[in-house]
Parts: sequence; C-alpha cells; structure tokens
Amino acid sequence: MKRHYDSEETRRIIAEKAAQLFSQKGFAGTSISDISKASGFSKGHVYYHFENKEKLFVYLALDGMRAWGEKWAGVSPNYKTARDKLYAMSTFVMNNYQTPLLKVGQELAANPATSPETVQQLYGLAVTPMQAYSDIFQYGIDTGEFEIDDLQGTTFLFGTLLGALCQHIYTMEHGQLHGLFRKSVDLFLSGILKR
Amino acid sequence: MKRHYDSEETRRIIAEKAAQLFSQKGFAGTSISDISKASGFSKGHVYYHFENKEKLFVYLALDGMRAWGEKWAGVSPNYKTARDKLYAMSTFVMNNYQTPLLKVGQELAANPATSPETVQQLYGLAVTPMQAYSDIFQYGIDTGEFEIDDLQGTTFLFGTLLGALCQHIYTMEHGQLHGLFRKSVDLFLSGILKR
DNA sequence: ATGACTTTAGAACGATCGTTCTGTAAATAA
DNA sequence: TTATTTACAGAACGATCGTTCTAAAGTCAT
Repeated sequence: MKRHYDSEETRRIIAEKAAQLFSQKGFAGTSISDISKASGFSKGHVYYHFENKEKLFVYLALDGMRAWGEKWAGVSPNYKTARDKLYAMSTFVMNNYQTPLLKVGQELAANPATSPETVQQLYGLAVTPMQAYSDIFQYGIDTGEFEIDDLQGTTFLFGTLLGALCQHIYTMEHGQLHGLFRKSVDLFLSGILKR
Repeated sequence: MKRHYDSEETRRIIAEKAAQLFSQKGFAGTSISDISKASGFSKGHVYYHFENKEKLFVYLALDGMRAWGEKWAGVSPNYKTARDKLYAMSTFVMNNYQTPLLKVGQELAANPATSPETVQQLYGLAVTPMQAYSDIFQYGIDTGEFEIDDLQGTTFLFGTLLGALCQHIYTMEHGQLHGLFRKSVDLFLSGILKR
C-alpha cells in the first residue's frame, strides 16, 4: 500500500523542532506558536499530528529515549573494558543528548496541573539511561576493574553529573564541554586524594 | 526614626514565596498570579514592591546568592581540613539551596526575550559559589591534602554535581538526598578504581 | 480633625496561551 | 469524472499571562 501523501515527514519535522525547542526553553517556555513557526507549519496543523502539548512532549521524550537506548546498545559492545565503556558513554551522552528532555520531564512532572498518567510515564523515563550506566558499573565490578560498595548511588550520581553537563550544550563551546565530560569520568575513576 | 508601616515585611513575604515558586516551577512556569496567591497579597500589590517579573527574579537571585556567600563565609572557618570543608559545603548547599535559582537563571538567560542587562547580571550569579568551591580545592592543594591538575575544571564539575542534586530537594526524601550529597564528596575524593 | 502620603485590593488592558473550528486544495478511490 | 478522504492554513475561542490603572483604606504629621 503506497502512500503519496508525505504526512509522516511533516510529523517528523514538527517533532524534531519541538524537541529542540523544549530542550532549549523548557516546557512552559515553549509555545505551540513557537513550534509552529520553527517547523514552518500552521499552529492548527500541529494539532493534526499531536493531540495536545503534553502528549506531544511525552511522545518526544519516550521516543527519544527509546532511540537513545537502542543506539547505545548498538555501539556498547565495541568497548571492552568498563573504563572504556564509561568514557564512551560520556561522549555518547554528550552527542546524543536526550538528557535535556529528562530535565524538562522533571519540570512537567513537578507541575500539579500535569495529568497523573503523564507523570507516571515521565518517571519511567530515567530508567533507560540509569540501567545503561548501572550495567557499565556492574560490568566493571565483574571484571575486577572497579570497587563499588553502593552501586545504585554511584549510578545515580554519574547520571546526575552527565545530565547536568548536558545543560551546557547550547551555550558552551563543544571542545571545552567534551573536556568536561572526559574529566568527570576521570574524577569518578580516580578522585583527587593524594596517594 | 521608627516606622509603623510594615511594608518591608510584606515585601519579604512576597520575595520568599516567589523564590520558592521559581525554584519549584521555573521562571516561565511561575505566574505573578501564583505569587500573589501564595503570598496572600493582591497581584497589583506585587507590582508595588517589584517593577516587573524579570526584575523580581533578578533581585531574588542576587540577594539570595549574596546571603548564601555571607553565611558560608561565616561557618567556613569552623572546618579545618579541606576534606572537612568539602563535606561541610555539600551539606551547606543542600540546606541553603540557592542553586535551583541558578538553574532558573539559566532558563531566563537562555530566553531571547530577556533583556541583555538581566542576562549579564545572571551570568555573574555563579561566581559566588564557584569561588567558594575553588577556595576549598585550593586550600586542599596548599595543605597537601589534594592533588589537582585542573583546578577550574574540578571546581566546575563539583559545582555542577551539587547543583544538580539540589534539583531533587522537593521530590526526594531528606535523609536519602543527604546521603547522596555525602557520597558525591566521597567519589570526588577517592574515585572507584581498585588500588 | 485635617490633609498628605503610604500601602493595599481589585478591576481592567492588550497580548499570548493552548485548543478547536472551519474551510480548502490536493490526493485517492469509485 | 465524481466522491471521499487526507493534509494542511488560518480564523476564532475562552483562559490566562504580565502589566497598568483606579481608588479606597491605613498611617502619620500638623
């Protein structure tokens, strides 16, 4: 069944621009009008493809995170040591920033006006990256590279730091930011205590 | 010269509630109406004390950060080693969270509609805490406790992590969050590599 | 008590918000 | 070709936004 309409493409463009705007300006700070202008389609047409603003964001976040997880699963086997995986992850997070959407998800979830089912879905968002981080740390324990007493806490802090660094993607020079991503892994690995 | 008017008090109440709301819901997500309801004063009255929403936020951020800096300067001498200072700082940041306002400041500064002078002022916000962190690390180097090749980067990452942890103040249980603050210092100090 | 000034509430404004409705040109099916 | 469905634009809606205006009540000096 061939389609000559190219509605899917339009939907993709709207989704892409919306994700960008949400990442930069937050949920409340991004209007449908903004999305309309950035995508080049009318405001009314955004509603042809997406039920409302909240559902649009949830779709973006869920789909983005799913794609993120799949992409990481694809490249992860290329790195053999836990140490390498950790450095690779830091670069991966920087170049495939779904994490701003995580923060925006927190913003939405914190708003009392947000529907409970949406909040529920948003809380599940962080599971994908956290699981990926946790897997690396566990792998490092198994290979004897790492010594970690509190896996969950370590995972959480690592994710928190990487996520926070992503906030600077739109404002900081790429090379400098990349250095900071590397350095956070360095710090996690070795600390600063004199030995 | 005694004053029987107590306008200063209402101004303080409005400022306090506004800071709380901005921290929780962000700049765009907080309306003057919200602030009016939370403080118990009319919407118009908010404008009697503050010129507009933007100026209100800038005042809150600047004043809050100034108070934060003074308070830390007051307690800092109680801790003798750099290590102790670092742990003390993590607790201090958690209990005197001005850092959510830092994030909201980023949100405001990222918005093209924000006036340039406001953006300028907001960029200066992070200087106070960063200087405080940097002082601790430098102190640790001087006492021989720490070995740090990139002071600025280390400072930035430490501030980033603490700031990000503050985001969970309204959603996470206090004791658990406190554990994470402690643990981030642990990690910065020692890392996870097996020795 | 009177008049000046400060502090407050509340109505009102235009702009913009998220959303819905209406109309229409293009694509497909008959 | 005609009828139906799909893909869009754009006007319009009520609600809420940040902000301003009006006016009354409270406080103070005289």
